[in-house]
Amino acid sequence: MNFVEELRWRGLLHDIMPGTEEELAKGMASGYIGFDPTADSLHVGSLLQIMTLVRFQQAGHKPFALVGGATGMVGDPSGKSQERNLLSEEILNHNLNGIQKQLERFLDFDCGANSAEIVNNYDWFKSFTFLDFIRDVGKHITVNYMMAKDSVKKRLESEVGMSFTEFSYQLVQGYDFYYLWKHKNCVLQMGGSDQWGNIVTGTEFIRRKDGGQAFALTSPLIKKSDGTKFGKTEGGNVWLDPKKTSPYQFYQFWLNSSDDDAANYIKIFTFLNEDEINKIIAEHAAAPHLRVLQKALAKDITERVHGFDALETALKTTDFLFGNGSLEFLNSLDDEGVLQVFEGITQFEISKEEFSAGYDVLTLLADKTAVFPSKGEAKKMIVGGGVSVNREKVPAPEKVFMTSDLINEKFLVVQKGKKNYFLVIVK
RNA sequence: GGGGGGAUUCCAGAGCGGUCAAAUGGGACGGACUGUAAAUCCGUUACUUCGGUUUCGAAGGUUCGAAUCCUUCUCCCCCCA
Repeated sequence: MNFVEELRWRGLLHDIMPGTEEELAKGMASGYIGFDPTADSLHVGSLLQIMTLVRFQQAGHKPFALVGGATGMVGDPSGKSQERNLLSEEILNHNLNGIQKQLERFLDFDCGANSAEIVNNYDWFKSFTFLDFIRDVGKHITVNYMMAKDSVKKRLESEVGMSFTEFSYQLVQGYDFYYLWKHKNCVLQMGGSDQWGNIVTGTEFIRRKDGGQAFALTSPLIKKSDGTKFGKTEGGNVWLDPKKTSPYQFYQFWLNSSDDDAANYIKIFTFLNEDEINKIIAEHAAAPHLRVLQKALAKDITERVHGFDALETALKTTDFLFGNGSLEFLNSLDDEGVLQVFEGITQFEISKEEFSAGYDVLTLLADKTAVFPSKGEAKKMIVGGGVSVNREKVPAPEKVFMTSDLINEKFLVVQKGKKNYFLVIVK
């Protein structure tokens, strides 16, 4: 199965420029995807693009990952209803660094002719002067053409307007494509469907400037079956960086996907083939309560992103918290063991002296720890029956916890709602 | 340069002197049901030492009393030139 067919059956093909498939069929081709340095880590949303790049490489092509040191300074207006804030150079560099490291995990940089490469568009933009740019690039693309883009049109119609900086974004990105086409023989740019306009500006620029031909291909925007945004949890974005989203939380994110979503995700985010996936889906349909599908999905992705050991720990934690993990089991563990089970769970520390007199729940959860942002909120949720400590529902906001309540004379397991666990360590 | 409209609690959006911590919808969170799913139903949605305290772009003022009236300021939008 070739690259495009592969994307097609996985539901990852949104738009493709005519001739792309034929071009790729000719043999090894080079293609790229750009990554925005808006944060110092990529998130599950970018995972799709990473996977696309990996699939591209597996199909025998040469992938380029472009980190946007230059484009990040401008800000892509696509899909944004508001003008974006500019990032400082310092933050930008920090972000680029983090993203680059993550990309390195996934692609193969040492496999001969189609080894992956990471490029930073700052390298070719840093010495490009404004006058040169508007003469060499701006001259080839009309404003009429640029204004016809959806991302621009929407903003021109809206109240907030659009700065010249963001307006020029598509030219900057368009030039990236030209540069890679010219110097790296890169004939294809891929990306999310929101990038179509930017990508096409690139192919257009290549055509007008050098009479060259380049291709484009985009993947659909991932949405959940209920239409809401993919990749968010209560705590915000789901990141690939284990410091921002622990492997346990990461595993839980996938495990919690609905049946419909999971069936989609497994095609999008794993390398399992059609037969394997159909088998899992069938198995799941036969006994949905076992959640075979979600488990397979979560396991596969967590392992690829965080490694086998991290997955094991996440599974262990999950087992304890959502399986038949009893307090006796915790009691039987030594401190090391407890900490291991709770790795990846948000933890708080209180000193023993402080705790010795005991705390009422409200002080404990809203003041001494940040389980709740305020006592009022803690109280409300306790009254609503949404808080448990050591597996037991907190009966009333006046409840006091003392040293005798500690597990191993050290720990309290706090549960907010069904799925949010916290570990309080007294030492 | 001239004229007009607007800024309300996470968002949208009512309120237009007291009954307003502020309608309604959305979102979010919690509960029930379940499969750590979906759908559905219910509850909560400023802080609090539960006495109160601080909120309606900012600062002043009128009033027993203001999100609601007046003054100044900041920001946004629209129309004309």
